[in-house]
Amino acid sequence: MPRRTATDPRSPTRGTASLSRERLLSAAIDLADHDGIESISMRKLGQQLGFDPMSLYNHVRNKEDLLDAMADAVVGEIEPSLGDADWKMSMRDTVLSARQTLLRHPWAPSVIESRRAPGPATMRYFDGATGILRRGGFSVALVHHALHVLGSRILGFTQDLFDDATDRPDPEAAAKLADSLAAAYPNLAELARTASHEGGLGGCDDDLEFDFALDLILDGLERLKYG
Amino acid sequence: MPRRTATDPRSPTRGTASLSRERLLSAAIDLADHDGIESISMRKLGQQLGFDPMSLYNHVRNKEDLLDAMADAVVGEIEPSLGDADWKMSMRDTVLSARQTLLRHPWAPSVIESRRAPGPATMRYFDGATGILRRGGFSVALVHHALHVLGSRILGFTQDLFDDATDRPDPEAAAKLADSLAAAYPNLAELARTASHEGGLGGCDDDLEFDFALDLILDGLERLKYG
DNA sequence: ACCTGAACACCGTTCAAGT
DNA sequence: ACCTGAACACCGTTCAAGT
Repeated sequence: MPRRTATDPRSPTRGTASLSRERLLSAAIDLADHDGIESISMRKLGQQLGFDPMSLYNHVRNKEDLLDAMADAVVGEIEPSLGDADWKMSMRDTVLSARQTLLRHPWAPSVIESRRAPGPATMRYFDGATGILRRGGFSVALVHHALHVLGSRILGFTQDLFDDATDRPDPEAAAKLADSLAAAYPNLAELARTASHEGGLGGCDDDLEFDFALDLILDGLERLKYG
Repeated sequence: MPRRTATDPRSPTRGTASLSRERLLSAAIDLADHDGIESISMRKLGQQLGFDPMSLYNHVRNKEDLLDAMADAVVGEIEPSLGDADWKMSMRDTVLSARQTLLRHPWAPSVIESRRAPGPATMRYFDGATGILRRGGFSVALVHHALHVLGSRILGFTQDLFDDATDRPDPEAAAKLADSLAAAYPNLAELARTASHEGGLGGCDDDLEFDFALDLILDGLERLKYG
């Protein structure tokens, strides 16, 4: 690849002469948002930015370091809930706000889950969530349990086990397949049949399911608080 | 790599002349169990088995196909609970049995979560879980909700967000670090202080936390059943 | 201080050739 | 039918060399 200067029209994304960690980070997040996480490579990122891939190593220790920073940046985008409501409302608002943020970055859940240690924004987020519960009257021990029960849901996501969006270009073939599966998996067949009446299995409303689960858990925690 | 025959002493794992999907699968699971999932490559697997890496493609469509098979094989190892108890006990036993199985394959959670579609054993497992709830008196709609609330926990795992096992070779340095973190994250500091009295943060008992969360969810579902 | 390019040690996979 | 090896198109990263 030939040398390119800051004013070279072939490198539209090279805005200033020198790279920075911030610019690298936001370019990486943009690329992941648009093309998916599997398209994040040091080489492609370098190309995107108009720098030699090896230049990136001046601003980031290695790819893991970059992924750490990406994950933490996304958590840092979450808008904290205004803290004057009761703990349950605050927690609910916080988690749903996290969910809104994460939906803008579909790659983030798997990257967040694969991190070995939380970054500062993530620490701050958990500190905030812990504070909400403590101020709401939870014992330290119960807060600890609560964080484990909520798991990744506290950051607004659940890693869906598999796309139950059974893509059906051909409804007739799908029905045939469904019949044959029904014999092997009668209980799942019943589930699918009912769900599809309500607008398609997989058309199962993720937002609604998330809310349902969150409320069940928060209600359970509230009950334990008075247990 | 030189040609090796079935009797070549340099290829100890080559037991019979020809490869099979089963042998490939169990070799892959063994390798992942011992060396971790990141050490699973078509090339290493071929070497391990004493075959040219390209031979694997006669038994497996590609690496994703292999990972699909690995995930489904692990779910197939789960021993189903004997079904005569009440739904809550059956569900609890099933999930805890799943957990025991998954603990033998630490790589499995992330592989299972990254699958796009469930294999037959996984379908069977979910069909069984669905059956337990239906026979326990849950409506189809509530079963659907229940599966979403349980999420990956139904398969016996939760993807821990990060190792809260703060490795501390030097307790003095750790204490110093803790002090400085306490200023920035007071609520987490309180949590850590308390947990470490009970035998170390991260020394937080995962089994106990899993049980706690599972019971909270099952209790919540039971309550909704009568709601 | 930051950027560059060659080089190294890996990947997954296709394809033509062997047996 | 199954196995092989060369080849292709990728990776992340080190290191010496440039400016």
